[in-house]
Amino acid sequence: MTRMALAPVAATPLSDQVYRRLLDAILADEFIEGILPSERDLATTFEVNRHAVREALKRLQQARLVEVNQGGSTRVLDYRTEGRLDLLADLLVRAGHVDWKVARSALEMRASIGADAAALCAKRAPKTHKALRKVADAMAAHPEDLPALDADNVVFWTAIVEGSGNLLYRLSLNTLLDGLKILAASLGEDSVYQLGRNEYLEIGELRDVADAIGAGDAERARKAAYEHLRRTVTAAGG
Amino acid sequence: MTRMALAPVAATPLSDQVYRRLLDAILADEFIEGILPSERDLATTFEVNRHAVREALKRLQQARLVEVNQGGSTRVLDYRTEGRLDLLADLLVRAGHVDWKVARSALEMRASIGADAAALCAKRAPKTHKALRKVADAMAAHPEDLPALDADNVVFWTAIVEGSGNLLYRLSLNTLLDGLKILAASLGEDSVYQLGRNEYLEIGELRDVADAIGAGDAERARKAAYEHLRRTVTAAGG
DNA sequence: TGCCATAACTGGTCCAACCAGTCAACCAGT
DNA sequence: ACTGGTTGACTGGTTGGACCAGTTATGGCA
Repeated sequence: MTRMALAPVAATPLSDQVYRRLLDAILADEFIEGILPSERDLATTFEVNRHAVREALKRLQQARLVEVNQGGSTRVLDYRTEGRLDLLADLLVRAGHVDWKVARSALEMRASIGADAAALCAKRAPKTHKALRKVADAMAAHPEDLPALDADNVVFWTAIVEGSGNLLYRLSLNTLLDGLKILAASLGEDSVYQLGRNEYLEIGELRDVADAIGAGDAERARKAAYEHLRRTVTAAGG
Repeated sequence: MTRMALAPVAATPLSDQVYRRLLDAILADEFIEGILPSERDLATTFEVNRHAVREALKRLQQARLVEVNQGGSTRVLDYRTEGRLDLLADLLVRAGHVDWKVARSALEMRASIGADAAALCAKRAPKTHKALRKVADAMAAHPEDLPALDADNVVFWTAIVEGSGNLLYRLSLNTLLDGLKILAASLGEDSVYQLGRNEYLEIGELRDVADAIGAGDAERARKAAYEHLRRTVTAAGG
């Protein structure tokens, strides 16, 4: 059994390709007056069956990017007012370019939620302390191995979010981690590691967070977590 | 033309109904080993065409609730680790009952993000101050009109989030407001108004937030916003 | 000029195939 | 007894064409 670093061959379903094309066109504001062509027209232009178009439109509908009316026409919605957080994945990288304004927004949100999660964790699950210290110690043991630091860092904050007992923070974390993955796919993993480097290396701050949680000191945990997480916001030009 | 207070008769598309049924079944963990029946089986049990099932599955796929494999079977994913924030709308009310743990999570998140948004708004758009004061004054003018207070309150915080310049906060706000709407539909609007009553009536605190933003004092704005928003968390049993 | 029936759109649903993967059972060969 | 390949019965993916059900523009009648 060899460890192959190759990505699996795509074989993307047609409806997914149509979804992508429509998504890009929507975000690029390519539809006059925000009105999409009819399903039949889209099917002919994309040279696929109408069902494939319909499945793609269902996904766009689910993402609140379009509004479909029977009899009437399908309209593009304003994602600023109608879109949901999940759009992060689609907004972060467009046309191969990273939107750093969006990336910075994500980092700011990470800091805000991470800090509050740390405070809640201190209040509700101070016992998380032991696991957190263990991860911090592991990170201190390999300060040069950026990929490992990155992975451990995810474990660290996931534990805090779990300890916060806030399901929405957990789901937000999923969304943010998803964004990170997309960023890595676009910039290359090394670039992302470098971005977080200043943060990763401050393992003493992680220990402070862990200790404050262990002591049940919510406000200290919040402050320590916030200042630590803000490092990468600053690194990204915040 | 009479003004009818009735909700429009649904005429819900079949695929949407199938989506709902499958969603409920998934969240209730009704599939043995998390494996869904084949599309053809689902079509016969729901007595709809297979395409309707496929469109519903596309939406579930978009929501990261299921994983579809050609040739293989369709599996339920663990929403705690795979789900995105948009699940709030589906998790908040299940089987007609409000999940207060989820609702409290949403209120906590609102407080955390609202506070950070206020801080960023103070830093980046202190001029928002004028509009904020205007809304606060309007609220002070009709302290008994809860629906109007609620609407103005949304305007107030939307302005702050816009002023923060953080797109993700805007999208999170959309998600949270969506949850509020669902809560209102389940409990009745009056109950939701009562829940926020303690917060709405502290208009002096809103003015403090507005003034701190006008002064460009990020930390004061953050603190004032957080304490104000925490009122409803406490009211919901936080 | 103003109204309203209707024709020509739109999306929603269905059927009946067939293509393309997956997986388990079976059956050689070693 | 184990390996490897063949086969067939599943799974999802795609297609074309038909029809139903709403919306909207049109054009002729009052």
